Amino acid sequence: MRYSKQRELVMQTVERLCDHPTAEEIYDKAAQECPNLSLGTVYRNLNLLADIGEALRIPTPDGGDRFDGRCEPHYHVVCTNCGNVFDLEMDDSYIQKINEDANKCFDGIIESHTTLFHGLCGECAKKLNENK
Amino acid sequence: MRYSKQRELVMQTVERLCDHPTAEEIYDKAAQECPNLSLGTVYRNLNLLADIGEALRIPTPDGGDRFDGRCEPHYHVVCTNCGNVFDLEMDDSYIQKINEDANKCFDGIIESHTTLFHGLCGECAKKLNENK
DNA sequence: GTCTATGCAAAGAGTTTGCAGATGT
DNA sequence: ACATCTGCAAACTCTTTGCATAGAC
Repeated sequence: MRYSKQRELVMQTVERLCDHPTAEEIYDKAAQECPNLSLGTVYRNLNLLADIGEALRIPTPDGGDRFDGRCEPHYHVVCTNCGNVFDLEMDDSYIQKINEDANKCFDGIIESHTTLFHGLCGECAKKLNENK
Repeated sequence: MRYSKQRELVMQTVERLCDHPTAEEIYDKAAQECPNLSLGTVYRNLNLLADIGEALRIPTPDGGDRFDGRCEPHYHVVCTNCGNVFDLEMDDSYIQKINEDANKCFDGIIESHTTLFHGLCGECAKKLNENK
């Protein structure tokens, strides 16, 4: 793999935006620094980074995938009210244990899992509570 | 909500196909019984059934969503080799406990979660082992 | 009779891809 | 020099939508 200014920029942008941006949001942000950047290049590099484990892809139920510069396994919560995605800090051993438990119930080999929690983020929970 | 032959058919088809079909696969199967059925109607009804909890939507990393007629919470495994999706039988209390644990780590309210395990199904694991 | 659901086809979102030219090594 | 990466635009996949008509109540 050869160095490219664009890939470097995409990587930095994913790491800098901590709110699990979509490909489009990454493109918008990165294009500010490299105006002739193209969306295709962003997609190509996001796929590349996800493949080599330098970024995490988060498939969401409504529309586009989101990306995360934190690449060690961790969980996410999607707020059913505002649609934003948040990190959920849970112990690494907890995550590992679920893989082990799952393996016991499955005829095959389980290597990993991705979990998306659904609920209300702190802010929306507060807001909805006030409006009652 | 008004009765329709098409919705009835879509519902039966999702229940009958136990291999987590895509909307297209449901359409193909159902169209055998109702030849002028349209794909748009299948999508409309799948969304409806998922909304009222009569079917489960499974977002997958590669392309289209899949659907499941079993609507109580349960987990799935996607085989990284053949791409098929399998049910994973784990205790209901286990699934509930994860929601509770997650709630302790999150500033907000977690109501549910969807988990997709990644690995090799029994058949692919066997096949790949033989080829070594 | 009224209101909802359908079929059809067109449009939409998100993503990938082919190609000619630019860039890294 | 050569291979890889880019920008651009077209194509592609999956899904939704507008509209006239058919069907449920």
